[in-house]
Amino acid sequence: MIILQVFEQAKAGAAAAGLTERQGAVLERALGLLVEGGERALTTAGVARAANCSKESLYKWFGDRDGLISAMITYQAGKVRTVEVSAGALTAETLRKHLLAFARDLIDVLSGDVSLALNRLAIGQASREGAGLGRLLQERGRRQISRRAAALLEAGRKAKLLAFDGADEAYGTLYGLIVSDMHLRMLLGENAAALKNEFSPRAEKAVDAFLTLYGAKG
Amino acid sequence: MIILQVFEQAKAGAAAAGLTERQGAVLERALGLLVEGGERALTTAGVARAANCSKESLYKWFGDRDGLISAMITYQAGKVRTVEVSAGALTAETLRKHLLAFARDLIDVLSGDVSLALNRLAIGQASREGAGLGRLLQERGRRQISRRAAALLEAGRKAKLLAFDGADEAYGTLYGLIVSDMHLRMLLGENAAALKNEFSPRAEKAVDAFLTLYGAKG
DNA sequence: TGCGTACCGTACCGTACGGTTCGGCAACCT
DNA sequence: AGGTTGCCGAACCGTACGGTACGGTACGCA
Repeated sequence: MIILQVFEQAKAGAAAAGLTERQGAVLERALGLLVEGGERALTTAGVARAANCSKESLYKWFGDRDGLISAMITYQAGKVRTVEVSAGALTAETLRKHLLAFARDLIDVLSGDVSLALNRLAIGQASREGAGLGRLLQERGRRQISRRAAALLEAGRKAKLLAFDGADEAYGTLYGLIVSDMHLRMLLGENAAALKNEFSPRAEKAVDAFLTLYGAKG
Repeated sequence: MIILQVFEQAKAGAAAAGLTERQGAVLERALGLLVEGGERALTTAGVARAANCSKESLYKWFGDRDGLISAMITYQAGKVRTVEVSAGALTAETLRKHLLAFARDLIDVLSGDVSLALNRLAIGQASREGAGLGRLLQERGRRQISRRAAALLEAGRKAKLLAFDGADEAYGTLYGLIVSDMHLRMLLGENAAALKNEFSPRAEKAVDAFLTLYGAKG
């Protein structure tokens, strides 16, 4: 079973990024500003005011605004842990359950408002400044979840319940079946909760479709 | 057969949006700036300089910066026409060819640099200002292509080559199988050409998978 | 008691942007 | 010729932001 746990306390993310608790709290407020008002609301003065700290401290801790943003990403990523509970012997039924849990977790992660805000921020910066933040977000955020999925798929293949050549390609198919254009529409501003309610029931069908495509026959 | 034609001349997009040729040329330069440098490069002074026009004219024509951006979106949308060539009687083979052509066209559209730049822009604005630009982009851009796909799917069902309940859901599946996370990764700054080369060969497999899922048996 | 450290709050500076105004020029009408 | 229109280029204005500097304060330590 794959579980995504989100620790809401500042401690977890801060500790994961090697920051003090105070700095984590500041990043938490910064994330709040970003979620609430987008990139325009993420000003150094605004963060300082919201977090009751001085701009001087912000620059001492994070270097500059980009450093602050990078710290926000790694801090947020540190709050999300993917914990794999060894599943013992996979059966067709447990595999399906695990895939379904993964699908729901994936939808939850993608539709989270902090995740959406950070993705919007990174996408906005992608054009003007290489792909620095994009890579960071990809590496610290989704790579983990995709690795867990890859492990699950591999276990399914080992148990002769799945048949595929490339694990990456199979994962891409699973992802596409689950997410479709949901993520993009959320990023473009469509009501995230409504879209989540629209796509969550489809998770089951997506998993069934995936098993139809990649399930070992017999 | 569904064909996406992109008219590169300013005339087509301008005429479609009810603008003069000169104004279309200005929007073309503005799009160029946006593609090259992202939102930060899209300043009123910059557009005026690049297009050899005055800021006064910009504000007379487009109202304000947001009006300019909206005009850019509708102008760009006006350049892309989806033309449906009636396919006569569908066979399993022609349906597959049409689906494949649609898949390739979809990948082409999504990986276009102007499309990527406009999507980044709309996503960046989504957080701070409702979903105005996002809706506009969705409405003028992708709705058309999705309607064409829906028509194709409907034709396939009429010909008893496809079996599905909801056309929207079937289209969502097709879209997910083709695109997976390609679009998001491009938006985040990954090399678009490389990703396109990675996903184009998979279009065939995506169509086959779709036919496996929704093809009428027998 | 004195000193260093870390921090807050505020003021400040340079720059850049959105938007407005104005002088000037060319074309077009009458 | 004189007036109107449309446009350019440049100057201008108010604002907001990133980044820096400074005075003041609480706390730890000798």
